[in-house]
Amino acid sequence: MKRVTMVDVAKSAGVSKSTVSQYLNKRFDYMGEETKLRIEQAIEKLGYQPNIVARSLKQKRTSTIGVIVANILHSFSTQVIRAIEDTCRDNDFHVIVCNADDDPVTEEKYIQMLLAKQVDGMIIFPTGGNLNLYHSMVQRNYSVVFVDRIIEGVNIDVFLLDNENASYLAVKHLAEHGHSRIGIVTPSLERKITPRIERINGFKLALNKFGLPLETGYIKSMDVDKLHVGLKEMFSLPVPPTALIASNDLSLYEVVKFAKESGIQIPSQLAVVGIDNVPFATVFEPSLSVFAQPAFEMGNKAAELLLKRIEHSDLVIEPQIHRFQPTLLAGKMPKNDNMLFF
Amino acid sequence: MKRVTMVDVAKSAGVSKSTVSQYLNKRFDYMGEETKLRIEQAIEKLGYQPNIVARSLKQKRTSTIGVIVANILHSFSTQVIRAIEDTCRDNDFHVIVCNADDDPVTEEKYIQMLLAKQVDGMIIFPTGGNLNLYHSMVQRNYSVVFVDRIIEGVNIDVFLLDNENASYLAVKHLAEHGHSRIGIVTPSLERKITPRIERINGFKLALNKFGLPLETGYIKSMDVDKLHVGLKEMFSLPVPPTALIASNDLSLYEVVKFAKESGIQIPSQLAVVGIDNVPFATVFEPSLSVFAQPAFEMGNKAAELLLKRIEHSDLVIEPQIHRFQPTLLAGKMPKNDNMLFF
DNA sequence: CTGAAAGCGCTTACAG
DNA sequence: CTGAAAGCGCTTACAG
Repeated sequence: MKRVTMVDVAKSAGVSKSTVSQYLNKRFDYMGEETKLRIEQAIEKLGYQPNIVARSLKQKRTSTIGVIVANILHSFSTQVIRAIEDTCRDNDFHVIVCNADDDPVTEEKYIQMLLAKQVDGMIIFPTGGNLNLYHSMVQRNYSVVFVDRIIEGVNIDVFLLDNENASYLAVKHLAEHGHSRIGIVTPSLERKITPRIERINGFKLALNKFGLPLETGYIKSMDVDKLHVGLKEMFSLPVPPTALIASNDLSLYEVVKFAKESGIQIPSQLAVVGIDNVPFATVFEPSLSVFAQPAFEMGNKAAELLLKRIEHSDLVIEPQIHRFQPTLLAGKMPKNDNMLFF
Repeated sequence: MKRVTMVDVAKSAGVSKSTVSQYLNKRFDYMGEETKLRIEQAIEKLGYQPNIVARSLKQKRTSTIGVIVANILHSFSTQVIRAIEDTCRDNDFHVIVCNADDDPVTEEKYIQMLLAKQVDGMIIFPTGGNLNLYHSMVQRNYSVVFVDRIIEGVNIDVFLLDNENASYLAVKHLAEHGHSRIGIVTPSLERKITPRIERINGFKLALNKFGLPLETGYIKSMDVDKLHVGLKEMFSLPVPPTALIASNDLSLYEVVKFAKESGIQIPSQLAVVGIDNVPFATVFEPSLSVFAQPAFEMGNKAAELLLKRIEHSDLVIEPQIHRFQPTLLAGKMPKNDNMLFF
């Protein structure tokens, strides 16, 4: 199966390949109607399809962007990818999706491969482990945009949740339902991942604002697969919390699993609020309240800005931090009466 | 920022670009140690990165595959993509992900774009609406593999669940828990989508096998956003079912939502079994039993076969239907005593 | 209004 | 052991 190329079309239409190229690029300014028709028919007859690889080589642009997510299995990532995909499609761009698995080495490998593939820009959920690479991209004026995580000292746009406010709203939600003993669980803070840090800070600030006590025993940050140990400790305390904030989907999962295994009823014995995108959360019992990230909006906006930077690489747009507000998806949660007992 | 090319490296190393190319492709057969070193240093010094677009044009292969899913928001799709991604990475292939949104027009557009981009092969969750295109790909001996759906008369490998058996196992599971009045809900069957058809057929066969009655009122197939109407009808019957099978994640969602809104307790008043991949399902109350598809295995196998077809396009491998068995993720489900009352 | 020519950055026989 | 040359399939000034 020999591929049909432009010369075949040119021959068949009795014109030069320059003219075919003009036709394909819709530079009709001076093209005769009859020429147009002949080319059109030749293309039709031969089933010609332009070779974008050749075009890309010549034009030095591929109309493709790369997306490197930390983990595609998070709903949030999936939704962001979906939104990016949609925006790119509307602009005739393609998307290469890569999974860094939160590993800097994998991330680096992917960035290098994407650069070698000459993608016109990238949207990255950065691991934070490749500072030199990030810097060199900035320096070369390469189009990049970050999502979800701020990397200190790297001058690149970031699209992320107003995490502190999400925590504030979560605490407020619980406080309004009569809870004063509120705990939080988050994945490990060791790697200084922005949303985790900001959510726990926001949590502390909010407790303070509401005049609620900060019990160190009510705060657990550790690798998700060890979270059940921390939860066990927390609920072995003489006075355990009556409410818990799960700082992302995986910790929420651990909380619900732990409660189920320990016979703790949600929400009657323990109120739970999650921060993250958890499909299904609101229809299940226990009704969970979830502050979701506006993933689609974030993805759209990130893609739009990236495409704008690509189109107008001359234009200087000072990178910013773009914050988004969470939305409450509330399950039903009864007022807490326990506090009457203490 | 001028990009560094092979000639720059060649000049800097004092060799010809052919030699640099040999070096990059690790054809060291006859290369002098000293030449090797000089090239290595030149690459290092200039920060040279090969341009894969140029290489692809020359080699007529891009080391990239396209994946077109029906809808990336299904967990099953996400998991399959993830598995494909992993397999491709191990083989230095890249993945372009596209969302057809179950729309044949979008699907066609994507297939054309991917072909124009010269991807070496595709993995498609086919809409079924582009028979001519599918056929032309087969005819051109282009490497394609389908997932999830069989398209009659198109000779392409398909990787999918043993859907009939999944239904059989679901019925069995319910029958063993004492249920005899079992219903099923599925998305619309209008478009003859394989898993839906097979799951409902399997359901009917299984009922028969277990000597259970087939109540037409217990079967609802309609667009997911109208399923609550069907459910209302079903539960207004004089004798409603005691158990329900949801044939995919979205219908499961509708069932749980409906039960919650109608005050029907799961699982005490209604046992529910889902067929599909629903993260979180088993830790929530109501405990749902779910027969999940081995998405990772399916994705891996599909990718492996596609890559094999790409590498050995001369080799004739007769396309097959590859079936996979579901896995039960069981929540707790009490024995049904209601049947004693009828 | 259309064509000849150069060139994008590689790879690959082939010659020496 | 290494280099000169042709070519992958396009686009784009430029000439006419």
